[in-house]
Amino acid sequence: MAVSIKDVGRLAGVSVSTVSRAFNGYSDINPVTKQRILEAAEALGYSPNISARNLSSKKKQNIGLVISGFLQENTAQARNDEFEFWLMHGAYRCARDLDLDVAMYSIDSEFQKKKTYEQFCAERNLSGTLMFGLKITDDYFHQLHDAEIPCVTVDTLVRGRNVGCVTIDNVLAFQELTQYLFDLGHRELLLITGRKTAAVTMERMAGAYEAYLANNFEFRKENVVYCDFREDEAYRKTKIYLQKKQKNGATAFLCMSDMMAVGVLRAVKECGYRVPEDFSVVGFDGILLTTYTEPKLTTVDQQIEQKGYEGMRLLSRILERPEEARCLYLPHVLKERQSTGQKNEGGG
Amino acid sequence: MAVSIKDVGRLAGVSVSTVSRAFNGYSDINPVTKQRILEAAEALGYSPNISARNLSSKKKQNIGLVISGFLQENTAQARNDEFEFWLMHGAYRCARDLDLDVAMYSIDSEFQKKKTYEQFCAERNLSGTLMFGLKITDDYFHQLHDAEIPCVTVDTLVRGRNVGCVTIDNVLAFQELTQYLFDLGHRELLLITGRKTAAVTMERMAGAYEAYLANNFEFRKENVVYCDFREDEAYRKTKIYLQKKQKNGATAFLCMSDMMAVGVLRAVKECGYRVPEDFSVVGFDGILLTTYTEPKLTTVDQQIEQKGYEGMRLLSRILERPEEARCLYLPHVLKERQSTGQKNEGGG
DNA sequence: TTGAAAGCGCTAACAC
DNA sequence: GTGTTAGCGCTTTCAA
Repeated sequence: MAVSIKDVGRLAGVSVSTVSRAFNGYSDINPVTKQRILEAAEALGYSPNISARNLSSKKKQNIGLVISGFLQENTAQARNDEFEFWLMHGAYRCARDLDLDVAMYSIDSEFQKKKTYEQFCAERNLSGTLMFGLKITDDYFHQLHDAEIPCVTVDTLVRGRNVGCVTIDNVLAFQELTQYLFDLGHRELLLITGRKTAAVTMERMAGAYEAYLANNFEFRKENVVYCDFREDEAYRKTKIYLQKKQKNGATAFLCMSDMMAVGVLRAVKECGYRVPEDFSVVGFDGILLTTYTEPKLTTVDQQIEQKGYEGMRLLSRILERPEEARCLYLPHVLKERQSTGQKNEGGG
Repeated sequence: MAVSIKDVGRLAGVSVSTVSRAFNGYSDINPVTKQRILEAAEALGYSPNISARNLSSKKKQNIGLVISGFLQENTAQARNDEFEFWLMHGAYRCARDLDLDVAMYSIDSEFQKKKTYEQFCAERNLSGTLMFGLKITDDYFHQLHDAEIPCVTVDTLVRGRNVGCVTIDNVLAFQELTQYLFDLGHRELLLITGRKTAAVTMERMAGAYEAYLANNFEFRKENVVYCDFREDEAYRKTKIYLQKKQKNGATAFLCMSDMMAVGVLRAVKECGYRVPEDFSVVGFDGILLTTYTEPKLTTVDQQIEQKGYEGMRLLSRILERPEEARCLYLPHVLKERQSTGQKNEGGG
């Protein structure tokens, strides 16, 4: 049993309540007594028991940074790890600026079946959460709707009294990206999608569709390749596509993530084609890796770190005043680099 | 005030202790009663108060994943982010396999001056920690020595009753890497180091030195460039070096991190030289990025994810039996790729 | 300015 | 099998 408030009181010759006062910044205490208590505590190596404190007065604000699906795929090639990393980074940076105590937890879909969102929070004494990677098929997606404990979701739109969201306008961003390829003269695009259960996948799909509509081009189903945000899958499917169609199919690859664009790049090169001379490739996210590929990838920069930061900031506001709950649409930036070019006449 | 054990007891028509029994998997309880209690709890939306539980019986094991210096540099180019990411990944994966509850915290050197290690743990109810990124100049580095709460450090060797370490044999690994360059015929190497306060920097330096010694080559101080693990700094200093020495200096760049090797690669290319024809470049870590550079980087793979996993596993063993505290040296693998080649006769 | 005492919600003896 | 009760360490009235 560690040293408690009682021990400190005994050594300082005061009662427990006086010790408590000394430790909680109350003014109605003799500075001399306070000093004596602090010294006694120091000597004993005392530090307050957080459980006891929480039990008798639930003041402390604990914030949970909850990542859903962190361990989903465990091979390096498979993941868009940078994305999650910078989200965390932004969130922790904001927490430091605002002096909030945040703890990160990894949960998966299976875990969500065992514990409800509120139970999860209660057990960890969380007063609010910032949630990444929540899928629309996840249990918490539905539970959040009428949860008491505030939550801010990143990239998953959830309605709810105490829920806020930060995201970008995926529809608009993807429409712009598609239009960018059209403007370069490309008419047949191969759309490489993310996981179907991801909300962003559907939104970006809608954006592409709108661009087709606005240009009176035909959106053909056979030009959609369903993937999973993964590099290797995009690589594999692109290779199959190229071996079959060669230069008689799409002239540009429109990817819903940078990692997939990297996979496409790899496939195109391995098939003996050049980017952007033979094919254009665009990604989405704006991860660092896109500046190290050859050629450098054209992409939409989501400013991921900022997203994490703003998510945490929004949460802290909601924690203070629940009516602050809202959806924040952050800006995105098209980064035009070297993987895109005017459609080659020789191309299909 | 949320619903408590009392409310459940009242609704189920039993006493609080019976409810407690029902929730803690005791056998001496009537299955029928138990069922009734569980239903009452369900109806009331009850979930146990973790603080109260911790207060009356300190069973729950909470593990902290503590990252020191997570927010140190906040520009994307600057960081070796992948390294931290995969360490986290491995740690959380192990936690899932072992059914441990882990929470990640970000602390920096400044924070360590405000709270001692034991205070930090006490306030968060941590029974053990896995610590990344601890510098030898950090306060916790010293406090760990005689801390009561077990800790496993990654890549920082700390002696202490309740402290374990996981790392690789940095001296040996770097000696091998240096020898590999010697074997290719390189005689003059430029050593690009990490941050001086990082323990690994000194260890790898020693490894390089041993290789020089074993070959009876002269280790010259002017062939050491002190950097900070950062891509941009390595890039900058390499560029300066090349502009001055051109091909009359080192023929190979020996980097203490992959990110720096990537920066060197960029500098070499920008100066109009080819890798590996004009210069060889090697990195260290084995991050994913090294397989996407052109040419692919030769490096020492630390198997970072595994390191995180083993760190967590060691911690869980120490938590059960403190005498398990030890230092684990994990294997490393030299990945020979395309950024290294036989020393060109034309080279300096 | 300080102390006494009543809880906060739960667990774990100990009775029955 | 179940109830009674004494804490766990702390905060917070209420008195003094």
